[in-house]
Amino acid sequence: MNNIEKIITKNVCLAVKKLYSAEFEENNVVIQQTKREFEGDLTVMIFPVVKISKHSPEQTCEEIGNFLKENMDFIADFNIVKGFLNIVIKKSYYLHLLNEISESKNQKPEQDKGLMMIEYSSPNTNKPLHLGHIRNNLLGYSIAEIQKANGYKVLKTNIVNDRGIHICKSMLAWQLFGKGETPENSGIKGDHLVGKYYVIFDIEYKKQIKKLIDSGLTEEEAKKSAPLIVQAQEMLVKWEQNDPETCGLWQKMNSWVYAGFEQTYKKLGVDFDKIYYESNTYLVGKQEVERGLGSGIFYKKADGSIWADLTADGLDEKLLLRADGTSVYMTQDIGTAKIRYNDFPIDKMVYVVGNEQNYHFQVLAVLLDKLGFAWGKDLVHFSYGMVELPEGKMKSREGTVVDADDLIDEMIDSARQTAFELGKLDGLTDKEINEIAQMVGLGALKYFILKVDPRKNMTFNPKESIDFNGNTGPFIQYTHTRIKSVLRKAKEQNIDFHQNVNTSLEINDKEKYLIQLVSDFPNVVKEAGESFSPALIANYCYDLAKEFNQFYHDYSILNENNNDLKVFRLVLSQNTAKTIKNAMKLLGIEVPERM
RNA sequence: GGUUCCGUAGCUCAGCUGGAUAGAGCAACAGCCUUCUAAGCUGUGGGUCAAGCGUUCGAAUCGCUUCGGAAUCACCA
Repeated sequence: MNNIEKIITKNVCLAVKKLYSAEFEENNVVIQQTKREFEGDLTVMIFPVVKISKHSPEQTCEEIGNFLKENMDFIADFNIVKGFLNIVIKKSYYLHLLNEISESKNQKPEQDKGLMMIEYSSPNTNKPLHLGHIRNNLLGYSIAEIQKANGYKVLKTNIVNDRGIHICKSMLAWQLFGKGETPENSGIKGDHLVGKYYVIFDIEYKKQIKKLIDSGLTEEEAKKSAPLIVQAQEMLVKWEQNDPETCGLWQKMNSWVYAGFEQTYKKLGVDFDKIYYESNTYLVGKQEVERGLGSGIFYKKADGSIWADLTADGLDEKLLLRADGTSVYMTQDIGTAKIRYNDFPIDKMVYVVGNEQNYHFQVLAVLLDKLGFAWGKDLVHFSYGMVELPEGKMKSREGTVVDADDLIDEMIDSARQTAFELGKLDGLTDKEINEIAQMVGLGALKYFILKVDPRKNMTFNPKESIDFNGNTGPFIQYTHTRIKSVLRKAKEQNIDFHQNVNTSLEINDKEKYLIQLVSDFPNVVKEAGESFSPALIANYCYDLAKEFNQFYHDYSILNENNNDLKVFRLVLSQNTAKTIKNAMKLLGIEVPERM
């Protein structure tokens, strides 16, 4: 369609030049799809031209329309409504276009727009994936596929937040309360098991805080001095010092988590080309911060912590290294970015990360820029909205999080159940049933998530999401299946549907004739001197059908003496019936109920 | 308070490089299984596009203001 718009645009400019001896820039030409109520395929806004032509909108339309019709062979006709020039494209053009698309469908785009790295998912290793990650994963994967189709080479990447205080909390809780529980001996999926201890940490931590407050401390003091948090912080320092025992535990628990994530990603159908771990990148980040300190971009506070002053950029001061020397989120991201650009000749870096981190990425871009990386300001933060529940936000600590694994399973089960109730699974093997349930269940989930504007916060209603009616994934799958089924049956009966497509396109031209005939209808009624009745319409339509008998082979089904208009619909196909119906409406003819 | 984002039917959302009477689905109501699979189709009702001002031939769309809501401004990641 883009092609045809370009050609029309060029010709409109040409027309202005020829007709009014004036230059008209191509980007002043506005073309859009014709509204459904009007005849035509594309509409040219004529108002910008009117300024030049100095003629009335109607006259200008007429002039431009005639020019286009004479100079472009795929324009069948045009009409004018107010200042809108509606162009009717010949059906043969669409056939040509469809054939072209069909042939080029599997061809890779020729142009090479460069290498795009897309980071998405980015889980923490202290808890399982939840609904928010599902949105992230589906968006990230979709962007990757879209950009591939657009001519980019795409590298999907995942940065695993495998270090930091959060994972120490899980480790500590497991050490203190775990009693040697493992995925193997408990049967719990690895990421869920580690998540369980993260929750236990929080519960025990809160107990300690309460005790300390009762003993006279303020809340702030209690939060800082509770033994558990102190121990966790000590553990983080030990980890950064490569303490063997701490690192061993860390490796063991992380391997549980990775195995669990792998399962979830596989179920969701997403994957990665390159996985980065913050445990491998934070040191580079630290080096960069030290370098920045050395060159005077950053500064050190009295307690030894390192900061960047971004107030000149309209941002705040930002901590980059703690007083104890351990790194923060920002430190890691600086390191990760540098390593990535060293590893690959990246032309575009895209971060798919939730909008709660808009500020973080603003700061990251400025910091990288200050550190002398030319690409710093080119980083793209693909920011998306939160997923909320009807009851409000998801809060892991309050147990209102929708777990990714649970949700996926629930969707698949629900698809299976619905299909079973509708009798769609009769005669299928268990394997086939499972495959279908998986396709439909995940189709529902993916479409439900992706159909919403990424920027917007969205409400996820678990009950409504498992709905197979209306604007849903299963509906699209169903339509696709039906089309396939039609094509399959056509093949079985040796029907050449290419030939039929040609024929049906011809019919469209006939439909116009049909409209003409229908528009004569009131006169016919007058001449006949009869009152307006369904029977009369039936007879009239019978005559119409005769006109079309070369295209409508099953026209003999028409029953002359049957007043029931249903037979008419049988003959003319739904679309044609619709055309007639619309025409009658436009003409103010009462449409019989059963038509 | 600063910054950013969002506000469209009862609900969930399209439409936003300015264009004709603002569209779907859900929910409600009325129909449609002798037609290629009814996970469907057809129809009815339902709107101050948060509000106001401006820009112009024309504003849901662009600008400003106000009112709502969200995120963020952490030695969490």
